[in-house]
Amino acid sequence: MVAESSEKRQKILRAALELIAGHGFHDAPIALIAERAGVGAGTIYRYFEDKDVLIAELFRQLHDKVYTWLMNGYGPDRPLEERFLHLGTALLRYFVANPMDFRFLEQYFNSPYGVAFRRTKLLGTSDNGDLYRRLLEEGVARKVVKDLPLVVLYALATGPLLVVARDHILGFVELSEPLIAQTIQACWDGIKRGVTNENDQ
Amino acid sequence: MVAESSEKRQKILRAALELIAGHGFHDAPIALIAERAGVGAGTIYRYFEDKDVLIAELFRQLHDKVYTWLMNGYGPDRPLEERFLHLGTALLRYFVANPMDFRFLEQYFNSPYGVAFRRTKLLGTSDNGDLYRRLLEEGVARKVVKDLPLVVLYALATGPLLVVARDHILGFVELSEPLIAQTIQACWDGIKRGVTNENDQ
Amino acid sequence: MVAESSEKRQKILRAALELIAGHGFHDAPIALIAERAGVGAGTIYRYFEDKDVLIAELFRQLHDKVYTWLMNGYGPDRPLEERFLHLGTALLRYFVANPMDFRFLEQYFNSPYGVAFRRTKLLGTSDNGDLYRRLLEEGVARKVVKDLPLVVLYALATGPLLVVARDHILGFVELSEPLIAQTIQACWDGIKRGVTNENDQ
Amino acid sequence: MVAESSEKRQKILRAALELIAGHGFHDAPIALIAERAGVGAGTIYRYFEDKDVLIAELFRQLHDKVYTWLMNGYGPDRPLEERFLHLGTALLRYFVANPMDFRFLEQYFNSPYGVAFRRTKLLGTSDNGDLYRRLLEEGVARKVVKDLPLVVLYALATGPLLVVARDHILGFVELSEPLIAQTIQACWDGIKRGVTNENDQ
DNA sequence: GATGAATGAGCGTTCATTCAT
DNA sequence: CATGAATGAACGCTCATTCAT
Repeated sequence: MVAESSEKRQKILRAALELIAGHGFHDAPIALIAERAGVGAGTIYRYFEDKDVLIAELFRQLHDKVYTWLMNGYGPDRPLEERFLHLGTALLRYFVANPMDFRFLEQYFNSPYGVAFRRTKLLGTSDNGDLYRRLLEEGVARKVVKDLPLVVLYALATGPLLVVARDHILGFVELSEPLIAQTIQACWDGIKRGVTNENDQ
Repeated sequence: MVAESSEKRQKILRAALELIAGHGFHDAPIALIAERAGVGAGTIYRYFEDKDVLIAELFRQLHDKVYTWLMNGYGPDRPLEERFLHLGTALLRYFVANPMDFRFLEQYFNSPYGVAFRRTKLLGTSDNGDLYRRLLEEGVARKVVKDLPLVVLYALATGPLLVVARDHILGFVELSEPLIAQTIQACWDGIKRGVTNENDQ
Repeated sequence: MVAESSEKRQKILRAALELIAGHGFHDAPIALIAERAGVGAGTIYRYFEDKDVLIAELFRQLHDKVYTWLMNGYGPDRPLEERFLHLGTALLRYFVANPMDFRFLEQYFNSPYGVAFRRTKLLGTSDNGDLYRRLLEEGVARKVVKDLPLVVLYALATGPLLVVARDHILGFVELSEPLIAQTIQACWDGIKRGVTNENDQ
Repeated sequence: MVAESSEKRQKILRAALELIAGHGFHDAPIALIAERAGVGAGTIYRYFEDKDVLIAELFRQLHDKVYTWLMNGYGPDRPLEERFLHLGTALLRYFVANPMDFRFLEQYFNSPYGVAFRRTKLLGTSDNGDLYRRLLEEGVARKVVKDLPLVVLYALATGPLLVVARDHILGFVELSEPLIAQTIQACWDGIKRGVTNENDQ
């Protein structure tokens, strides 16, 4: 096995990212990835068993990158709402700053690979470092967040974010910093338990 | 005669829907669609100019079906919130009842075709029967809904819905009738203008 | 068997001629011929066993038409040269007046069918009404025409004519009546026995 | 490296030539060319962008080969008639010696590609190394050749040659060396200005 | 007789993967 | 280690021919 950090390996992943983000999975033939990476087509198979593995690895890298980004400035001891706003804002900012990463992740989740990952995250028992999951579970336990299944809370917390990120990248809206903040705040409004009416939810 | 409602035409559309919903656009080769529809491969081209047209037509049919479904019981004169809840609930129920339709539409919107459609819907000026759009614009005008760009309101209104529908279909959550209602209510909570705090929004 | 003169049959042959002359053998699918002829595709098979037979029959018709045209005003008792000039001029005029016929015949001769026909004409023993052949054989016997194999004389008599007809139809030259006469005269100059030098040829 | 002279490339061109010469453009599917060349079907596309390019390249090669052959022993300073006889004789010999080349060129000129080439050659103003054209124009200028349009002279010079070459290849005549000479001489007789009779031509 | 919907073999072309160098 | 030429299965699509009506 070749070292994780091989320069060639990174070039290949970068080329794949650019092509897939730019034109979709199916306009990213191996030969083109190789050309853009400046390596031979066969070389790719020295670093990745097949195309599926290459894509899975690309996803893993981006996932790690996003996680690291989210952790940056994350205060685990801050109030729940603040933590929620931090995560959402950071995530949206990340997508605005890294549109290719978003486009790739979108494609990935919209494919059979994505389903498997999602299953692990939502149903898995292992604590796999999912910040959102812990946050939401804590919120429910503390009765700050509506008492809904985790899956639904997830959807409320991230669904609007994904749609708005896509529309920004497609040029349908310009996500300014205040707009980002307002969007995430609205997500929180959807998730948080109503305060005036105890029966609310 | 090749009528709109030709039985073979419908079989072909059905087969395409099943395959695309089940495994994505690219695991639905014409030969397989034909086999599943019980017709020869060449026959498909008597009903559809090419594969793109077949897919576009499938989308059009489903879009019409959804629209009709949403209009069923929709009271244009009812209060805004009620109308919002009606639309969301109906849509989510539809997806729960017609998982293949949902899966297809998801694939479609995640393709170049979908982008074009979205552009028309979000940026177009023509009143093209978009219920959500009119509802949201009215809500903003009446100061019942937060004063955010249409695109963002769209995301808040439909984003969670799409994610939760997918997760239901994938078996990650069981969307009971009450859960559907709670989910849509939460979307409304995200969209509606805060009442107690004037600075809110 | 359907009557030779069936109106539908003629319409089919006409449609085939127009399409083949216009765009070549392979841009003349049966369905298009049927459409242009105003009949059903299946109907064509009531009149012609298959596409090959249709084409062969079209050739036969045109061949007859040309023969009739050449005989028009042909004086079997006129001097050889005069007869030669008559045939060549008539043929060239015919092609100028009926470019589609020429285009079709060109295609036909340039296909496997054409070879069989040519073989019969050049090697066959049956006197099949070939005016040129009799003329040339007579010319050789009378020592007015060079003593060359029939095939070669044929080539000298008709080769330039075919090339010039094609170039006229393609618009590379405008074949006026005097130019036609000059061209055929030049063909005769190539075929006729030299007069001043007995050893000539 | 895909050199001009790659062995596989030549094998593919050779296979295409054999098939097209033998049975025409449309009985030479890529799969058959590949099989005869002893390569995979996909391999052809490494050397040629598509089938059209393969055919165009085949034409270019043969055209060059013919040109080189014609130039062999051509004396630009020899008398016009001698040059004419040299060209015709050489061309006919070439076709007799390379029947497949002839058959291919025949097919090519009888296709849309061929028409474009012909147009350039006949109507183009650039001196594109066309030996025949320069010869004929010179002949007209010197009043050695009949004062006819270039296109017609072309037809008289090459028409018989093409017909006779085809008939030789089809076995309708045996083109011996003397017969070749006589044929070309006859072409010259058709083209040259009559000397005894001033009104001639 | 006449139809045209249905067929499926066959086409040109792409691309993930292999392997000799 | 790295390469890129070679592969062939699979794709979307065409069209001569058949046959139920």
